[in-house]
Amino acid sequence: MATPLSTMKFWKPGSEAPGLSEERDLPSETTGSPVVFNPHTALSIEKQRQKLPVFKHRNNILYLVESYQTVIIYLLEAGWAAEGRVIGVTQPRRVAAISVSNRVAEERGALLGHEVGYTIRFDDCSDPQATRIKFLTDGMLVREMMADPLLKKYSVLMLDEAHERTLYTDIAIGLLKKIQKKRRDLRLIVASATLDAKKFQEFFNLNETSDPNKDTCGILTVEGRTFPVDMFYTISPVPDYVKATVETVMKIHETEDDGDVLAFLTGQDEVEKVVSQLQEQARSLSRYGMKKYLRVMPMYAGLPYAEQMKVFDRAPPTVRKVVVATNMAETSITINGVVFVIDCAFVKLRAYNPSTAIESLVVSPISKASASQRAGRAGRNRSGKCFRLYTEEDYEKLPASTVPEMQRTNLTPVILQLKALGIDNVLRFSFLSPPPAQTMIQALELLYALGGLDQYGRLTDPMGVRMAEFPLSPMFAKMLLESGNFGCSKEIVTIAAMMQIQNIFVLPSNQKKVAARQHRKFAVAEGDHLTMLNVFEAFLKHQKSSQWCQEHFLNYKGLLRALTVREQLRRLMNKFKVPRTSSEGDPDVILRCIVAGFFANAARIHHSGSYRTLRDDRELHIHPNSVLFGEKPPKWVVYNEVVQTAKYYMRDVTAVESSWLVELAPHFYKQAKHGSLASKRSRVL
DNA sequence: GAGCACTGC
Repeated sequence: MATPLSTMKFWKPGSEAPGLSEERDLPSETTGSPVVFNPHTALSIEKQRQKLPVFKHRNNILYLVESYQTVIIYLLEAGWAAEGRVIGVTQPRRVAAISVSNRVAEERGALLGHEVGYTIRFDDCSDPQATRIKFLTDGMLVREMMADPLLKKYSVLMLDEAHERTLYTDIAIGLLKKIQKKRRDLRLIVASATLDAKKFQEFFNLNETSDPNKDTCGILTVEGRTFPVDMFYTISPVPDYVKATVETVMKIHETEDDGDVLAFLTGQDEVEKVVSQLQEQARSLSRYGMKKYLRVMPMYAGLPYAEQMKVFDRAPPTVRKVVVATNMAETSITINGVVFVIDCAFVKLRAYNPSTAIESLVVSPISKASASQRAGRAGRNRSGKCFRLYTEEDYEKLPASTVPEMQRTNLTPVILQLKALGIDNVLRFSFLSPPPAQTMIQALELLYALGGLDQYGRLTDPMGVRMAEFPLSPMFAKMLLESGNFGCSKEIVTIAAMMQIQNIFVLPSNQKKVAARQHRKFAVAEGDHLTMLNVFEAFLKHQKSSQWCQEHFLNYKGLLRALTVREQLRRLMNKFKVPRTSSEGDPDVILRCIVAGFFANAARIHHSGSYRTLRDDRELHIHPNSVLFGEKPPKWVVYNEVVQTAKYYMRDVTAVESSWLVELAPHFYKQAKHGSLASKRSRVL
């Protein structure tokens, strides 16, 4: 049977008007409106040209940037790393810190870990005596400030990828401004790939006169070395970008020369849908003797590691690779050979509601900066093309940049860390983009309820000080610090470590039922926390065998990571002299300890079958990934977090007794006369 | 009955 054909029109850039260019017929199974692209002048990745300020060593830097892609080498040779001083370079992601340090070590002919090194959590490849250029994650830099508040060992700090405005880049920026006032010798280089340069300059410039010669901050614009990318827009808005993505891939495959395709979508569901539709079309194409084959692959963070790695395999010349990805492919990974990009204009972003303390994942339009980043993925090896599944008018309406993470996240851990760094008045902290005041107040209230802050909002000693040292959210830290008293620190440290790992249970798309059956073997009626403890203990019992993990559909790499996290947490527990105790098989001791940390996240069953928060009577549901999903619902539960997707879902849920809540958090809950619980609003002065 | 974008300490 022949594939039904629908006519798709598109125009090459530079053609005079829509309609003048040639039409081609393309196989397509969809019958809806075709995707049509508008001609558009070929434009390189949008970049901004700015006047170069007087910069003495400009030519020198430009030369070095051209040859080595880094200014740091220049600084080293100018003496910034002399007399034991260190040049630090931060990256938002661990892999970037490692790969960039490798590259720089190679170019300097140095052995990694000596003159050039890196430091990330669980992996310190640097030498305090020898390392002069140190790459680290921005989160690690903030941690280092806890031991060395003025970062005295650094002469120069470069914050790379600052335009991404990740949470820790922003925290580092705010803290560095404060440090710079006390350390006039500290030099800062902020590397940004977008139009934010001006904002950074205004933030860091200490010049209060109108004389630009007194500026303490200058901008240097350096052109990137990417290839031009032609832009195509649709003529009219696309009603269904999933369908349009499929059509556009097929059109590219039919009409364009060699080159792989990268398509951006918002989530796992959409990715899998497009992959299966494309595979179906590819099969019918091969029956019709197309010269080239399509190899379609999904890419998202939740995919098992082995399947993720497949997108990096080089395809033979007779095969065109199509990678259908989430936003992961925008910054975190780079796939070589991509010449065509398809951009749906949407992304799933975290949002935080300070009045309900609930995080949600919302499909939102991308920013122009993000659109540019996506398009750039087509021009890494040679000139490419970017097909935007939206009109040029809609592009113009997109916001210039994405809302910084600082403004759309729960700030409880951040506020605690700032307090620990001596920032007394966090509300007046110099944020590059201040978060909502209510988010900060909400964080202060929770920290007070946990005992990390006193009634005046001051860090408590030892509780608050210790909580801040844990690389975990404060509720976890509280639970860990109390576990010795409850008599279950051995079990709690494992539970806390396991809860930091995503996707412990692997569900391969072709064996979901078998996998789920294996997973049920670990499930216990109390809930997810004890189930995770079971999984980890079974893993140890089977000598950490990867074979055993595979048979039980468990994430082996994740479990190894839990082992490392557990080790780090144990060291901190020892440091704070938390007694090493075991519950010896008594589950209640462990559950009570969980309540000591997570009492604020409590819910009771409602006659409708769903749950209601104790805090504000909000409707909640058990997440489908919880072992309690589909079971007889316990009357009272505590949970690690709530995420809002289609509904408000509690993730990592455990059954508790209501009496424990009153007993362990009397400051937070009071027993009402009729036997139900109500929350007291705790306030920080 | 139904689902998780992506990082980091």
